Amino acid sequence: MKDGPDIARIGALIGDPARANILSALMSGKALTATELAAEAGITGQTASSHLKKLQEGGLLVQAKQGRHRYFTLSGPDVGTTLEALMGLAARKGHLRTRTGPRDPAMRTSRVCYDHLAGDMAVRIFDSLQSRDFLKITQDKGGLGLTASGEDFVTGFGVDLAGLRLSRRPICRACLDWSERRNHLAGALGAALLVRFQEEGWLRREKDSRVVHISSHGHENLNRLFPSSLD
Amino acid sequence: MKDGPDIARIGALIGDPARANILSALMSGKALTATELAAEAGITGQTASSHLKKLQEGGLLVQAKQGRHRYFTLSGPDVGTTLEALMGLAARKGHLRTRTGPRDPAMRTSRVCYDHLAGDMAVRIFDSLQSRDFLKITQDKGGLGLTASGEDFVTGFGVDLAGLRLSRRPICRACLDWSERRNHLAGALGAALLVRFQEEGWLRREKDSRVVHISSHGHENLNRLFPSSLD
DNA sequence: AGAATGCTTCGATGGGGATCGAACCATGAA
DNA sequence: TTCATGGTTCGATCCCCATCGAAGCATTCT
Repeated sequence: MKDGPDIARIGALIGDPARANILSALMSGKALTATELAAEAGITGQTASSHLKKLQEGGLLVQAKQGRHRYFTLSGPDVGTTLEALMGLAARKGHLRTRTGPRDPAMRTSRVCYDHLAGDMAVRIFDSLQSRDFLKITQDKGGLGLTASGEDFVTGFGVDLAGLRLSRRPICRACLDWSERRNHLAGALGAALLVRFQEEGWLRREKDSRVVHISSHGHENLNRLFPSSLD
Repeated sequence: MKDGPDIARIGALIGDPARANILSALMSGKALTATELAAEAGITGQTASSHLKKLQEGGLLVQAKQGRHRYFTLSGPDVGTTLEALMGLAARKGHLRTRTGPRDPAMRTSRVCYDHLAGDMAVRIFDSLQSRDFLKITQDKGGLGLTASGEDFVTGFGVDLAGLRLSRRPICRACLDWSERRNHLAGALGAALLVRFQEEGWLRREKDSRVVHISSHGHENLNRLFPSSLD
């Protein structure tokens, strides 16, 4: 019965409301200090410190000390992906509606998933990429890769593909969207695209939240760049 | 800060060792009775009953009463997939080695992931399918689909594809393998293939465990049916 | 009918852990 | 140096919840 990795350990880590709030806040992808996270979770500094220590020991968080601040981040994209999957389970059984905040609809249309885009628009982008044969299943880890025409496309949009290959991180990853229940693009490319969108000024991130607002100007350009066969 | 679904609720559900053991046991895909699960988790029937109730209310389990028995199952394939992802996180930081049982290597080579195959061989099968262009990214939910040649292939192997389409379940799904850290095939087709392999007598499931033993005869046939470019 | 098995509910117990106040280190500013 | 700010460690408190015994339903067998 004791087969496989100890799932209860991380379950317990995520299971505490304060820690869950911390993790949710870090799903924004931003590095936050201990006091910021304490405020986010609604607890004092002391307890936050204890939680952060446990999350680190559990391998979910990493710490970067900078001056007298300590910045915390999710330890990797796979943590973000798994948390998103858990949100999928939580959203299933109506456990969402217990506290469906005013920002909830905004979250569904567009949000940040650790370091890439998620929500309605992100799913449409993913669909568009694969319907034009820019994305294909490959031998790569993660099973997803760019085709030759796809490489041309993203480089044409200003993504430094060669630079991305330098890191050990897979270029393309599928991430299951909890609101849409379909895949969107993660991985190094997903992260790079989000950066490019911001550089173009197509989207604006809401302060201290995962919510992303797409300008009307941005909508036009995204729809043009990633046409959907559903329209 | 309270954005998104309540991740802590399910985290707490998975976080208790007894419940985690119950969930792990159900990852075998078999429907188990309350007393079987109690034994599996090392607790009495009363406490098991309380845990099972909570897991049901949390939407992770479903119950089917049959006579004076109550059979429990994971409420869906997505639960299995998410648990597998959590195992991925747990396995990362060496938290496995705390109790790396004797069956652990066997688990890594081949095991059942709720209703389909996982482990080394399952990953090789996935690779083989896509390298021969039987699997492709599609518009489908989950983003994975069979090509025309792929449909011919699996029907030729005796899979009732038309029957599978009757259910609302997606045919193809990618599931991230915790031991290999690469995708293997889930979804209705993944489940159907496991059934076919068993019908052929190529594998034997270990009693009361997720472990699957592949006979030498089975190895030959699987390697022939799913040649890998890596060999 | 009575007896046995599978499972649940109730009540009481106990322990683990989340929380905060206070004191303690580290870094940067005056 | 002295003070202020960001974080951690320590100790004490307290509450939630896992656990089990005992009693109660349901179902099936004889």
